[in-house]
Amino acid sequence: MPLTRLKRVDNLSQVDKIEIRLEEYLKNENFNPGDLLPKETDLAQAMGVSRTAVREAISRFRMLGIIESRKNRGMVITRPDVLTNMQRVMDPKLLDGETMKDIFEMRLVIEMGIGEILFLRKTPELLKKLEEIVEKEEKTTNRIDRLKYDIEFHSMLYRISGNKTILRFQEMLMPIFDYVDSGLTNKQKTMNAITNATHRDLLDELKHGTPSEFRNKMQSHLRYFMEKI
Amino acid sequence: MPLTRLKRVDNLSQVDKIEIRLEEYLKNENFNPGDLLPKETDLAQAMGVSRTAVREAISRFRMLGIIESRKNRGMVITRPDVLTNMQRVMDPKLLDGETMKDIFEMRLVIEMGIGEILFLRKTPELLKKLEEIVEKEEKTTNRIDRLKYDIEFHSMLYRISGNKTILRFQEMLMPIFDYVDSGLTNKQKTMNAITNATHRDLLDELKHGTPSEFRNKMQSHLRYFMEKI
DNA sequence: AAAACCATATATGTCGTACATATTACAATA
DNA sequence: TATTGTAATATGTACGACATATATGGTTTT
Repeated sequence: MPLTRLKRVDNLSQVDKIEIRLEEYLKNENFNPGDLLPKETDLAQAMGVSRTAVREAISRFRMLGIIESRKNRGMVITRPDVLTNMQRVMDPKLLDGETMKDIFEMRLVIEMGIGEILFLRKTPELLKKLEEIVEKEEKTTNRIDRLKYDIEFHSMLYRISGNKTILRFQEMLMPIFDYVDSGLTNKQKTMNAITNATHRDLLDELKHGTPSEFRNKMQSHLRYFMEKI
Repeated sequence: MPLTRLKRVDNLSQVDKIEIRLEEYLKNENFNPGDLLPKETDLAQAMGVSRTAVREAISRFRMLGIIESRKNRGMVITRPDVLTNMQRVMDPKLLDGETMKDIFEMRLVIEMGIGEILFLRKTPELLKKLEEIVEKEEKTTNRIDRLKYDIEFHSMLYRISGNKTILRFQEMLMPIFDYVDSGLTNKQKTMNAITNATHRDLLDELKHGTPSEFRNKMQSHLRYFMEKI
């Protein structure tokens, strides 16, 4: 008789079950942001569990940003922020190598793909700001400053895209990017900067070129990283 | 005297403060995945608070996937999954319009940018699988099936990329994509399919073309959405 | 009458204690 | 030696009590 046939008994804790029930409840009763929830004691009574356990389950929803609670007012459904929770675990020490590599790649992919939107959203003022960054970068010889302007340039691209979520996502990925990037020697980086497309090239394409040409320039700009992965 | 100078008194709850302390503690003591934490009662005593409050703070870390706890064994630091928490709030009903639009765009950006990696990672077997999907899609006339194969095609692209995080990210974004996509009429979609690059075109580029050409084809394939945003 | 003040009710926040339960380690037994 | 029983232990659940912030309505003050 095969032992593998034995189904596992549900290993869920009380709080886990309460969490599931609550989630069902919120879905089925069609709760929307702004709606008030029943008070803790009522929820506990309705589910036949202690208030302690209910509070722990609710605290999870609070953590996700789905529920907010204030004294006397009660608890309300809120709009969660999709990125805050992700941000909290975006720590090189906590993530494994493969995930870090994946995230690093993901940033490259976004850089490669954002061109189309930049051409849709670019304005003279935004391009001027971008140009100012390029000029400052070209003037400086300080290595630290160059790195600073490098980051500023790419951040400004995301800003031009007008997509707040992508901008925040990119900022969130910075520690990972730094971590992977720090594995490269300065010599390698300098080589890369010389042989490939510069920020100035990218700016010119964005000003007078086409999305297709911009994409190719970006590929050239990021070539070193692309080969590395 | 400017009233704005008055610093806000900390509006944090006890549990919030405990959470902050714990986070500091984990950082400073250099905890790594696999390490055991002191037991709840000791933590409570050390911070001079009740075990209840400590448990609630710890429950937040559990929610994030940073801590796992088992009876008698104690609590251990674990590797969090960067996407599960994001997934939990990826619900059209909970998010606001702008965020949904941002996420929709983000998916387009990733589709546009992923070409480079596809050329790095493509193999004959993977391309064969992709071709099978295209063939099935071309054969069917059923609208539902076409949609199914459409999704399969793009999913397979992400699979070819070999990047699990991007693959999961894309799958996670599906409900949002569906939601925005459902706002388009069938007529519009059909028009788009006729005038722009097909999956077959993309496959051919991936087989025999260059990354640059692939990117242009993808732009053509997604043109309708790009114009829409 | 309007504004400032006060008292009260209420729902969440915090705490202490007790007990339940799962898991580990070790001893007992065949 | 391998299995079974048993005690120790850390987390899980529960209940009851009080603290605290906030909304409400009534009272006083101007």
